[in-house]
Amino acid sequence: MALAEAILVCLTERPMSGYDLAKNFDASIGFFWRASHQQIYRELGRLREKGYVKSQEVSQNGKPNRIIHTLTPAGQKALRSWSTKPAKHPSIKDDMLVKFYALENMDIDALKDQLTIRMEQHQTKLVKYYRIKERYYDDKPLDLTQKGKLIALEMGIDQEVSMIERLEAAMTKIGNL
Amino acid sequence: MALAEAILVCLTERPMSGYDLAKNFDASIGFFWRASHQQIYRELGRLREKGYVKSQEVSQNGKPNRIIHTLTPAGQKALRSWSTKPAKHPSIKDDMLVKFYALENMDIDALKDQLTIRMEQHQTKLVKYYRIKERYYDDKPLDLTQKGKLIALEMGIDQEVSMIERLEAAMTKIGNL
DNA sequence: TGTATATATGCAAATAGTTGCACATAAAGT
DNA sequence: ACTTTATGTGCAACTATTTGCATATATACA
Repeated sequence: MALAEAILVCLTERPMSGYDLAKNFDASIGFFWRASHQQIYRELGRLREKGYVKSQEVSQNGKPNRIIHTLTPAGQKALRSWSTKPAKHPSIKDDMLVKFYALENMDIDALKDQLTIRMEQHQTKLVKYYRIKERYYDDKPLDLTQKGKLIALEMGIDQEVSMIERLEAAMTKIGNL
Repeated sequence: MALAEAILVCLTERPMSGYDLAKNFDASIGFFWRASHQQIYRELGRLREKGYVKSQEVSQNGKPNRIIHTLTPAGQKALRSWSTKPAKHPSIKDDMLVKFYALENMDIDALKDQLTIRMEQHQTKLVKYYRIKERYYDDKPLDLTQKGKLIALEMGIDQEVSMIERLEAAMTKIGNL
């Protein structure tokens, strides 16, 4: 499972609370690995047990206390070791494709609506990606860390672009039936 | 969950045994929704409980008995109803992208090897898709059922093509670091 | 005064998916 | 003789994910 590793990766940047991590998963790394805050807190518990992170409570006045999690050398080592293990290809599970596959049993108009919604969602995501790219990576000298994030981001961009193209093509096809 | 629906979809073609379904999930519909035979048998039990399929044992000489599952009118109705419900977008969970995101903590050579393996896997899949397309859909008059399957197949093809392009681009980028 | 949002943590239950095992027969290859 | 492949069904345990709930404080808005 890469949730553990995704968390460790975030913590290589800086020590963070569960809340910070959850926000990261909503914004940056979450584009490649989605996780809810509940999942993150539970996983943090496991990582602490394994000794991959160490956690310390920090008092705050007004707001609830934060628990800051720091990557340990053992955690860093685990991350390196993970990097050499084969990445398993993501399992394709797409309602939409199943619906096309079963077209004769589907409500075509409803399917068209769903296609439209999907396209909009991917469009929104794409815009977000472009904004991040412009803001953080364009016309700037980049170190290895940033180059890696840029490669991931560009893969994300291309993924969304090609997804939108595919959905448009499908829409045309079912429009011409 | 679309596993139930994917099974129902298969059964619209013809009544089948769990074994037949498992083969279908290895070949055709499994390209869009992967499932193991254990998952399928369990789900068939649930579908039977709900009254969406009815099952009857058929004796065979020599081979073990088969249990043939037939779609009921209730099952058909459930399928239609599912088709109007919004398709939820597939959750992206990709080890590889996380690894790029965390490039400075990764073993780059190992990552290159993984990229190569990935490309080969997608290439293999693509070849399979093309073969199916040539064999069943090219230069033939198609009914609605077949047109739907063709659209799904072509989306699969485009998905693989663009995935391979992305992986090649990423390979070039980390080669030039 | 009430409501929504942001900060902050986490349990419990339900659902979904993977992995390992178990039983049973027959044909085809080595 | 032995192994592999194919046919056929299914349980049990484990891992992962989603959804709903629970608690607590502060600020901003209507």
